[in-house]
Amino acid sequence: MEKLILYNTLTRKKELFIPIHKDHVGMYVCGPTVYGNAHLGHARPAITFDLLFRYLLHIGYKVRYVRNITDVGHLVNDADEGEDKVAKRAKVEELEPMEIVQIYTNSYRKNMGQLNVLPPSIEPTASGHIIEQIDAVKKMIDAGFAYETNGSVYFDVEAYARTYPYGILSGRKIEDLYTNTRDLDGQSEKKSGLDFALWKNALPEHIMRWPSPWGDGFPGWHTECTAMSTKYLGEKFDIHGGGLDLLFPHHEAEVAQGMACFGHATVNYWIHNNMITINGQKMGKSLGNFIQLDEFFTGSHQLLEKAYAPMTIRFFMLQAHYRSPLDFSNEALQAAEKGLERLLNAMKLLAGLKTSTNSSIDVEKLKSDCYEALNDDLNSPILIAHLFDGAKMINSINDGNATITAEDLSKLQNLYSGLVNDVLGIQQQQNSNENSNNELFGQVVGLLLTLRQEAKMKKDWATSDQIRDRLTSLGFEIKDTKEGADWKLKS
RNA sequence: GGUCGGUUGGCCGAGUGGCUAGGCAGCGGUCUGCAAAACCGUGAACGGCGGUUCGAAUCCGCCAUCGACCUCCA
Repeated sequence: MEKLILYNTLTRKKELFIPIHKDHVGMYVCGPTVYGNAHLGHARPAITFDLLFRYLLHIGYKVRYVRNITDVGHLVNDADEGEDKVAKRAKVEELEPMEIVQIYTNSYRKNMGQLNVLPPSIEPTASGHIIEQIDAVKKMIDAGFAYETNGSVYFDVEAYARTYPYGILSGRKIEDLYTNTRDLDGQSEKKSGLDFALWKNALPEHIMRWPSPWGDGFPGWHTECTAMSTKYLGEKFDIHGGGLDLLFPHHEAEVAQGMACFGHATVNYWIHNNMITINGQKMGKSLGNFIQLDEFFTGSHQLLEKAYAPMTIRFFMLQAHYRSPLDFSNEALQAAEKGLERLLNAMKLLAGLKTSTNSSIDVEKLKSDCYEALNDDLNSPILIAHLFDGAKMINSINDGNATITAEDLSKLQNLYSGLVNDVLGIQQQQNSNENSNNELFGQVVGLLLTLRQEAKMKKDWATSDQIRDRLTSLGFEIKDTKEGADWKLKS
């Protein structure tokens, strides 16, 4: 098995990955709160942990990948006093909260499918695990790290900090937190501003409510991840992932909850992806640059010059390291689009390369370089750079400037399908002229190109150029190859 | 204000002490009736100042600047 090194946020170091159970990996990643359409921000953790999931599978692990759907408990405002996001959206759209959940869960899954993100092994919902959450809250109360007030239960950070260090994941000191945590109105129920809600008492008008030992209410946001991760992966599991923005307070709360419930750490490796900016600016609802994934795919956002295929978005993200911030711009996306096309072109050529009795290229070296990059904290940009080096080799062989044996060719083909398709999750984009829906359409274009070919035979350049130029102005790209003319629609 | 992390060629983006990723754009070439596309080749960078070192984009200090989290956000 490959020696995979991962950066662990908990230790701030790159560490050799050793699973708790040989050949098996348990991985939990914070999924979306389903109260709106998926946007670019959702794509980064999804693709990052999809890459990790795919690579673990590729190198032979059995992986149980759990990614939750938050459908209750994530509040709109600070101080645990705001409305539930889902409930608020339901009011706006005049729908039952569970209809909101269903609509946006479906839309999230659709978008993830388009990005070729593999579905996780288990996709549990918070509302489906109320019993487990109540159970976890009870454990925390029994351990003396939580208290009940007016039907709500809060985590007692101060009590916890007397037994365990609080802030170890995010690197915060509890004294600093006290000085920097704002005192807000409506926090009278809490002993301290640092305390966070485990269970919230539901007011009479609340639709989303469940019975509990403390009266009708709903769970706090942080509790679901502790309850569901340990239910499906055990009290101690290998990997917990999520966006860097969740580091504090969400993941810090999970660390504390796990400790409070079980008396030991629940997670071995904490992995965080970095954030995305758009034209150098943070994505924010108020800035109007919260671009939804559907808008990328159709080009229907004023910041976008054109539509971008899901594979372009995926490739673009993989061209940056997951722990680096990544800036989106039309220019950068179009560069990625062309680069991807170059890589995929080489892969097409790879299928039909002619073989020789000796190889002038070193496939083993290329292979070990590729795996070295992946093993070094999933360095996908380095991997892609090596794949481009390989593309150059493939083109040289195709041009007759380099040679490859049948054995090496087969190795190279396996390497590319394994790394590009299986690990990076990059698929060949569907060509407009291969689309069966456009069969008749394709025949008509083919007919025009045949007429042009006939004109060319007669050296009737005026006619042949007219056909080509008219087609070009209609958005076609005409390629004259040795085998005749080929065409595609310009993206 | 506190904590943490960036600042790399025209653009995006790797790289952690000497061996100067990669992509896009640019430039030159091959192919072509001419183009387009494709392919091949190629110049170009390490925020500023100071220090450590035989040698620094890479280590240290200071400054500037941008961002993240601390408050809903993936």
